[in-house]
Amino acid sequence: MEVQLQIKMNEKLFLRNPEHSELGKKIILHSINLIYKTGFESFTFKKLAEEIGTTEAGIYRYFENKHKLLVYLTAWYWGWVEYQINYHNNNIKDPTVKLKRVIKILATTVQDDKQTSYINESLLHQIIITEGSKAYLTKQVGEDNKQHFFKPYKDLCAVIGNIISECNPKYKYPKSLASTIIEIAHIQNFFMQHLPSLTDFGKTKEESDIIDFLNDLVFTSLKKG
Amino acid sequence: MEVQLQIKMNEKLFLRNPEHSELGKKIILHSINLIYKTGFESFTFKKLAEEIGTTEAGIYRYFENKHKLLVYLTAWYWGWVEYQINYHNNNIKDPTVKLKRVIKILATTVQDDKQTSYINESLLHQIIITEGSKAYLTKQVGEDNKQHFFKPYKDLCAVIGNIISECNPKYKYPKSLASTIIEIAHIQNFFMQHLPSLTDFGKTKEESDIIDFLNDLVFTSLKKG
DNA sequence: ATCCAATAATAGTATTACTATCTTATAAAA
DNA sequence: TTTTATAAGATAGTAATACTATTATTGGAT
Repeated sequence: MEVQLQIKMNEKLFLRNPEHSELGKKIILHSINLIYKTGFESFTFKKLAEEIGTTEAGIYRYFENKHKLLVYLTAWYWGWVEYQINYHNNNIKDPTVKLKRVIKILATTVQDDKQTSYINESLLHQIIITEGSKAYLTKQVGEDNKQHFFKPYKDLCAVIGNIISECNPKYKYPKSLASTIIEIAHIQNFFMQHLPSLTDFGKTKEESDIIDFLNDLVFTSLKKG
Repeated sequence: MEVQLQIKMNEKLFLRNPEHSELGKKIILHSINLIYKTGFESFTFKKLAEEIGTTEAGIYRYFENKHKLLVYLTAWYWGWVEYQINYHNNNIKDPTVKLKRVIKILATTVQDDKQTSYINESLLHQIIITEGSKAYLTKQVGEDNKQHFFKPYKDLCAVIGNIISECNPKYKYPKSLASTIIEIAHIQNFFMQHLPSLTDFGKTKEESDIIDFLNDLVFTSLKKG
């Protein structure tokens, strides 16, 4: 049986739903490849159009601008991560086990998921590490937030915050700790790759070290006392 | 007695030293104002030139492009923060007290420092919260790093890492914890201001809450056990 | 056969991110 | 005092970016 996984996307992120056409899917597929290759700053719709073999105007029929496309990709990614977490924590009762799995999922470079044909999760994960925060570190963050562009991120954060509260109902900062885990999983990964002296993982460059660090950080904080 | 504080800057960050001329100082002063007002994405040298009352070409004689200018501002900022930390921790012996002060300095919006006439530290602090990570979240991070553009950030991280190791010599992740404190102090501040549901400080919006959170996170992790 | 939506083809504009050149003001060196 | 170097101002120009608009073509549903 082949199952296709669909993440429900905010309609305001696009002008035309890229999931509903071949060109749309190509835009998603190739934008991930191209942003991965060139970085978000030098990524343009013109280059993307050339890569796909369509025209600039063709892309603009789907996305207003490259910022919206980045927000779309990050929203999709966080929705997908939340799905992964719910899937892997299904039927697990012990909140500590759940939180450990969350940390592992957040800090691990994923395999390409065959359930989503036109999205390479492995590349997308790398993009989110480097470019993800640029989706909200803008002057428009307030307006974008009003349009619920960051809902998937917030939902994920709420899910993790709830698991934290299950681990220790008296812990005072479940939401801040949740967003801290998410951000630090990515930042430490970026530092490990590019500025290793900012981490303790410069020699090994192993994701498992980041997981160990986060587990230590989180579970000593949550020890009831 | 009036003392002027000078942060020694990497010469490769500029074409002409902005500290050595009136126009140069104006470029720094007004770039902070303008980036604060419009955000880094819509900040251009043309707008900056208009604000100052000079020409675009005039700015280009000092900085190759706006990325270098941003790296310059962040490098200056981290150098200044390290100076603040050394100044406030002078003669303190207890590493726990030192680390508490570090956290406070990192998480507190500073007053404009009169020792630096043409830099508004308060605005600069806000800029670094929103734009600071864009200095290294680029494709060129490797080359920029080779030219030592991030040395002030790394030095600061090393200083904090050493204090952490003084607090608990057996703690396994002093550098990662140091970079985590630095990043989270800013990220939680940004979230508190713009995406409060990602934090536990949405109601109060007090920096002191971020300090409490960081103290809790750091000192439970460093408890010897 | 016709209608409609998606796409392709083409053109055009304002702004951005520069580079180049020439002139003027000024201040130190000869 | 004259020369000369340096910073800054004035002006122009270019390639790329970030769009918008219009018209034509195609392929599938009714």
